[in-house]
Amino acid sequence: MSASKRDELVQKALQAFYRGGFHAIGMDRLAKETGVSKTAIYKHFRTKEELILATLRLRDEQFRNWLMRRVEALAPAPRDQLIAIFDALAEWFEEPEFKSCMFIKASSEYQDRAHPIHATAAEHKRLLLADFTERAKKAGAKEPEALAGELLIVKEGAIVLAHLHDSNQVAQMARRTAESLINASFDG
Amino acid sequence: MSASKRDELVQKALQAFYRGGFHAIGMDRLAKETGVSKTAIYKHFRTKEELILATLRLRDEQFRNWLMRRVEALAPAPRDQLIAIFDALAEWFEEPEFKSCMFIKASSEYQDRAHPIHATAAEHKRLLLADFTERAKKAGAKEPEALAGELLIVKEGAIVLAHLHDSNQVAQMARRTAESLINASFDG
DNA sequence: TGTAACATTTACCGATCGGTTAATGTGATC
DNA sequence: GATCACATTAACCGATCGGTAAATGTTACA
Repeated sequence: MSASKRDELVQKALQAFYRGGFHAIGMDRLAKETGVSKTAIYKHFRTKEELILATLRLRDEQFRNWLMRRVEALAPAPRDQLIAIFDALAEWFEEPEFKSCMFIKASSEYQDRAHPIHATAAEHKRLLLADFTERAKKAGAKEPEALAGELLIVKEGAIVLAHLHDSNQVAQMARRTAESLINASFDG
Repeated sequence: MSASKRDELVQKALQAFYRGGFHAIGMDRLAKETGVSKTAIYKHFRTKEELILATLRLRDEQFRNWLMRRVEALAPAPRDQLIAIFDALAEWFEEPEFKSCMFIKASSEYQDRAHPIHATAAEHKRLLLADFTERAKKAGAKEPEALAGELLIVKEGAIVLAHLHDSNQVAQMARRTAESLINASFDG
């Protein structure tokens, strides 16, 4: 199997897991949906868990890349970028395929902190927090670490609620919440 | 099976699903963990889905009851109660059994909005929002609906992150975020 | 054209899935 | 003590679980 074919497999597995859930999607169905036979899959991934970890690594890279690029395209100034995070989020919520966050779902299904899948989800959030912190510092926030933590909480809450309630309304509410927190972090 | 025995079954099933996940816990294992035979379970619940729904109804009632009582015990004044939500949350996070929110997990595993389990999770969050809104009104917030929506976002985000990162730190951060939002909603 | 290397398919493994059937207790009523 | 209603157990159903072995292409080079 070529490297590109392998990437394609991981990408398709990612979509299948995202849509269906990790436990709910079996390897037989995965083989059917990806068009790669089960034996061929197991040539490259020793277990289902390893395949899941590969999809999570891909998703982490894709999502953080997308968010950073989108944020920077929406606003040049660091302080505005902090708000633009929530404009990008709103765009994501409106995609028809949106079904919450892959890592929240992963941590829901693999709850043990010692489990590699759970740990990968935790790491994804840590990397987002680091990115937010960096931007808050550049923007000159009074307490950049604290502001970044607050914004991450708002982001995660918005994702959860966008998946359950009216996503448009939630996106607006999250943006307004972020604005309020950012303002508070610069004033006074 | 007596009514109390049935309640006990649902309570034990709730714990099993909460700890293990809905797809991951099979009916055989459920029978073993609850001490009620599979046949006896199916005498009272036509499908696994119905049993899950029963556990969610119980959890909804238990959680909202606990939160309201705890919040009222922690603070007499409505405005202080809005902050006390996050003190209660911090207590919850420190329980050794804490493993995120049952309804976030339910919506992670049952993603279709039309699915009864997903709908039940959405309803739980709606009821929480209604309670927050009521308190915000009593407290005299400028825009009670908006403030309640913001606080709910913070609550959900805090739960997700408390499950992934240091729960104590997240609880502190969430409380501080809530304070900032509440202050902003009364000032100006 | 023969053959070695690799990828893919088919069939299968024991275990478990959600759910059911038939047999076995068990307790109250007559 | 016989009988009837009910609760429980054990055994079983076809389907699917994660994972593997053996057979069957397919391709590249000699």
